[in-house]
Parts: sequence; structure tokens; C-alpha cells
Amino acid sequence: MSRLTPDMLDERLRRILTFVVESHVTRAEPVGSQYVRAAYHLSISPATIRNAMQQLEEFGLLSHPHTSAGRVPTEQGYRYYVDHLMRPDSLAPATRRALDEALEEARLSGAIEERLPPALAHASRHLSVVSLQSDDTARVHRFELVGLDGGEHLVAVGIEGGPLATTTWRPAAAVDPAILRRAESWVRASLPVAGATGLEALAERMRSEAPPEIAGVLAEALPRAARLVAGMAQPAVRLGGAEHIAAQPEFQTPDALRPLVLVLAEREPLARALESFAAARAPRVSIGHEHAPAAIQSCSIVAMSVELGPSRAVIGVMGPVRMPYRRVVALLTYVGERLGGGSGA
Amino acid sequence: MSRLTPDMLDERLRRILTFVVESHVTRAEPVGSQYVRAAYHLSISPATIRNAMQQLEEFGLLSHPHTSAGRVPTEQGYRYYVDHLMRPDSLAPATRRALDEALEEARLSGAIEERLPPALAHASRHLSVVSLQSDDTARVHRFELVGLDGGEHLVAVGIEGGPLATTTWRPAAAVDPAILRRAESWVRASLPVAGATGLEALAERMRSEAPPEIAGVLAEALPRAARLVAGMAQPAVRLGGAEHIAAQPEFQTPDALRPLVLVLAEREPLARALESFAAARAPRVSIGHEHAPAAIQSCSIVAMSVELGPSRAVIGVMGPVRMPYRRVVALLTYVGERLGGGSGA
DNA sequence: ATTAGCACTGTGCCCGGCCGAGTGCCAGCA
DNA sequence: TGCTGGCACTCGGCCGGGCACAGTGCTAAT
Repeated sequence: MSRLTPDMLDERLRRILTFVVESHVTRAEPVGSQYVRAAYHLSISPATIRNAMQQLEEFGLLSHPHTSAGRVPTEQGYRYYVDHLMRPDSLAPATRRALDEALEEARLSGAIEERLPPALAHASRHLSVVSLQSDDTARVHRFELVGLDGGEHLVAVGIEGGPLATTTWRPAAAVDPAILRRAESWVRASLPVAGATGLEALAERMRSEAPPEIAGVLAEALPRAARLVAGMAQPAVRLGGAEHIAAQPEFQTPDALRPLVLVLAEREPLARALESFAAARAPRVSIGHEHAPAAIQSCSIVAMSVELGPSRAVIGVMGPVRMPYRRVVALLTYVGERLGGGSGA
Repeated sequence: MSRLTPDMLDERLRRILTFVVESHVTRAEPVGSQYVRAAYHLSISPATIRNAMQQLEEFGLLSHPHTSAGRVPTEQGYRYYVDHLMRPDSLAPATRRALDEALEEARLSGAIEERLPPALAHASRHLSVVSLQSDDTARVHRFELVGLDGGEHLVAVGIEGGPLATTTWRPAAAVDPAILRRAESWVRASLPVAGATGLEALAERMRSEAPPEIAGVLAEALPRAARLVAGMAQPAVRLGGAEHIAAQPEFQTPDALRPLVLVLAEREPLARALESFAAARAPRVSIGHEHAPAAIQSCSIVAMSVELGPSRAVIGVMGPVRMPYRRVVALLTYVGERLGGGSGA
């Protein structure tokens, strides 16, 4: 299907499409010709509007639930709206203030990834999603080996743009600190390596190449390090305001709601969908079937990537395709600025 | 309402209640007198069964959706069944084998808390829940302070019966290792303390009592340590097999399904409900309104506490009140034995 | 090109009637 | 006394018809 260019539609069609989208977003019902006329004080007659709507339908931008119903935007209609019609919105001062407060509080307490989802959900009145960045191929650039008191040993690995992760184990016999440092150096000489698989490859090489006296520690440490990296690669998706999406009229049938149950329980499909926003430094919109996971193809996602503490995260909002894109984009733009997403690396 | 004693019901009433519960569990429909008679080859007449059912209804064990429908167990009916009627079930060999394999594989890969939910869900054909144990008041019994290469510093805290948690920060100026060790010792002298609040109190005391040269590091380390403990106290709830609960006939209306959406998204109510199983060394059953969170009062939970790696966890299964308690209890009993839950501290 | 008018079509809703399931009760019987 | 067969009753679910309504598509007029 060829992408519509902005100038394929004349001014009137563009205005009417805008009206239909925005009316339908707020009213959640098919919109008819006389409603558009009345709501926007148009001086043209309903019949003319009907003709225009018919053209929009031929373009695939509107559709018709049944003969005697009004029009509803198609996913392509929303796409056209988002790309060419929607004008920037500004946040209500109260919303802005609430966000500022929440962000400031989060910064102080340091638990920003905990506070962000409820704040976003509250401000957007939609389900908010925050995914701590995942990257299977992220380079492991740090490796630390520490002997703790009491015989336990600690291994720490850091991936680029990610936090440091640690785990501990208790070897059969105490390990000489000098051996630890040599083992550390041996590993570091090969850094950076690519993700968990890189570490596993390193563990493999270690068996034949590393000096025997450090092989023992490394045999314990490297697989654990690989597991840590693999664990970081599974993004933790945090959610806020699930009540909003569950309250939407499009999710008032069990068939519509069920996929949501699955997605919210096992968040993997959601994480997958959010990955595609990893490069978005400004809010990006994904509408319905534009994203892959079937369970959320009745939803739209507006999201972007921001710096969150030491690592990057995708933050966004998910709702029905009939979503107030204007408002949500404005919201995310603001939050992104506040968190330094746009200015980030 | 006074608790029913097992001998308040004569043998026939007990048998009929058993039949009604078990039929309803498998068929998900009200069960009528002639169905009971036919299904269990009873030699008594439907009329007699009806009389018996009427008595059971007077006891509050059965109820009646409407005049011309069969009987349905009440929550108290299920409770009586679970307490007095249900006989131990044995696992199908295939299930047992599948579980053995999953557990063995999980043990090898070390990621048991990842593998357990899907395994439990698959074996029980219900939603499985695994909650890593939380305890606000858990004693902090370990404290480590380590200088890493590159100027970063690492603080590690361990709570009793829990894993070691770590975080890092980068102080303005490098800290002398000797100072680190003295700071460590100063904190350890006060261990164990109770949970995050204990650490916060310690940070408070530190300001007036600690030698000035270690106050700087501790001012950075102690609040971070407190946050780590607070974070551990928020149990991570993992789920498996959400499709099972979403497929149950009792959740085929939006009103029934909606609370589930909320609970699965924000897992806090679930975590709260699971806390009450922390002391259960054998499967315990909580039926409908027996647990507090309103959102899951149309569900039952069968769960128990087991040792999972270094810490304890509550593992269980959640489904509609109409749940195959026999089978699920047998399943959890088996898994509990395998994980050493019963034999645990 | 726009508009007024009008016939048309499909949905949602209410209503009445029917069917079936399963009960409660009663009278009769071991 | 306890069980049983029989019977009237009640309620939910389902089906089909009829009505009101909304909003369209078309045509003819401006």
C-alpha cells in the first residue's frame, strides 16, 4: 500500500479528517456528518461532508462499521493524522507541575524507574510502560573480581550504557587476592566482548589459553558473569495505570481484554515492541498493526528512549488505537526534555 | 459464622457434597440431582439427593443460582471440601516426569526462579505465581564496602535468608582503602539491624557518633544500602501461564476479567496475598474472600513456601474458586518435596 | 460545485412466547 | 421414619417480530 503524501488531500479533506479523528478520539463513537458540522460550526452542508467522507473512505483513511453508522478512522487514517495533521499540543500547567514534582521527587529518592510509571500514567491517563533498555549485543566493558570477607567472592560486570551487575559465590577454597587480580586482568585484556555470548566464548577460550592457576576462579566467575549479562538483556518492563486501559470502551469485551491479560502478565511481547523505540530520541508513534506482537495490535504505543540513571530506557504510553496522540506526544516530549532524552548520546 | 466440624454431616451428605464439588470443578456448571445420581451410579433417587442438597444449602455449603438451576458450592463448601473431604491425589507420571525435567534443567542453568513459573503453569494448567520472599524487618547481617578500579565504589548488603545486593557510586574523590575498611567495621559493629529502617537509623547515628574521616563514605554508602534493602523488601512476583486463568469460564465477562488485568499489571496485591503463605511448609489453600485484596477475591490460591536458592520464596497457583484443589495440592506437595520446602528451616 | 430532500439500510432494544432444566412438595410406600 | 415417584412450578435462555433511530447514498434542483 503506497504511503499517502500530505498533498493528496485538499484542504477541506484534511480538515474533515482531522475533525473525524479528534471527535472519535474523545467520543469513542462513529462520527456522522451532521455531528462534524455542528461541532465545528462548519458552513457547509452535511451532504457535502458526506461526500468528503466518502472520498476519505476511498483513500482508506476512514471506514464504516455498517451502512447507517458514522465514520471511524482506519489505522492509516490515524497514521495520516499523526504524520500530517496533528499540531503540537501544550501541556496543561497542572499536569506540568505534577510531572515536575514527581520527577524531582524521583530524582531525590533515586528510585526514578519506580516513580516514573505512575507519574506517566497519571499525567496521560493511559497505561504507561517503562522498559529498562535491553541489548543482547551490548559490549561488556567492565569486569571486576572481589574477595569479600567470609570467603565469598563477588563478580561484577558492566555493559556499555548499562549499570553494573553483581553476583556472589563461595568457592571450595579461599582464593589468593593476587590470583584474583591476575584473573581480572586476563579477562580485561579481552574486553570489550559482545554480550553474554561474548563472555561464554571467553570462558571457552579460557579453558585452553588461560594460565592454570587462574582457570579455577574464572571457571566459576565467567559463566556467572555471562548469566548476569543475559539477565540484563531481559528488559524489565514496569507498568503504571493499568486501570486506564482496562476502562477503555474498546476493551469491554472479553475477547478484546484477554490479550491484554496475557501481555501484562508475561511482558515479553511488550518488551519486544518497545525495543523498536530504542533509537527514538523524540516521541514515536506505533499504531496497531504497525508493531509485531499480535496481542497488542489493537493498541497504539507512543514512546521514546531516554537516559534513566546510568542506562537508557524506553518510556511510553500504551492505549487503544483511538488514542489522544496529540496530548500524549506533548506529554512525552516534555518528559523527554526533562530527562535529557533528546540531548542524550 | 461457626466453623463446621467434619461430623456435622453424615456420610451421605459428605459424599454428595464431594460429588457436587468435584463435578462442578470439572464441568463448570451448576450440578443437578439427576446428574449426580447418573455420574456416580448412586442407588438413591434424585428426590433424595435433592433433599440432601437442600440440607447442604442450609448449612451454607451449597447455593442456588436460581430456582431451576442445579447447585453450586459456596466458598464455605469448598473450604469444607478442602478441609475434610478431599483425599490426596497422585500426580500423573507424565506430569511428574515433566516437572522433574524442568526442575533439573533449572538447577543446572541456575535460573530456577525463571523456569519455575512456566513449569508450574504447565503442570497445573493454571496461572502460577512465584514470589521471592519479602520481609521488611529482615535483619541485615552483612555489609561490604569495596573500592573498584576506575574510582567507583561498591556497597553490598545481605539480609538473613536473602541474597547479597549491591550498588555502586562514584565519590568526588578517591577514598583510601583503609578508610573503607574502617567504615565497614564501624557499620558491622552494629549489625544485625532490622531492615531498611535499621540502616536509616544507623545512618542517623553515624552523623553524630562516627569518626569524621569515615563519615564521608558512610554518608554515601548507608542511604544506598538502605535503598537496596528496601528494594529487596518489595517482592518480585513472577507469573506463568496467564492464558489459563483468562480462559476460565468465570472470567469471560469484562467485569470479571478487569480486576485480573489490574492485578497482573501491578502485582502488589498479589504479593500481599502471597505473603500470608510465607510460613506454610506444605500447600495451603486460600479461597476467595479468605484473602484480603478485593481484586482477587473471585480467585483461590494454593501456595507454599520453599527454599529457592539462597532465599525463600512462595510458590503457588492461582485460579478461579472453582479450582481442582486435589490436583493442585498434590502438584505443589511434589514440587515442595523436590525443592526441599518441607524440610527447610 | 453544493445542497435539500428522501428512500433505504442496518443496529439496538423491547417484548412475548416457547422450551428445557431442575427444583420443591406431597402423597404413597417399605 | 425414611425413601421414592409424580407433578406443578419457576426461572433463564433463546428466538423472532416489530419499532425507533441514526446516518447514509442518491437524485434532482440551484
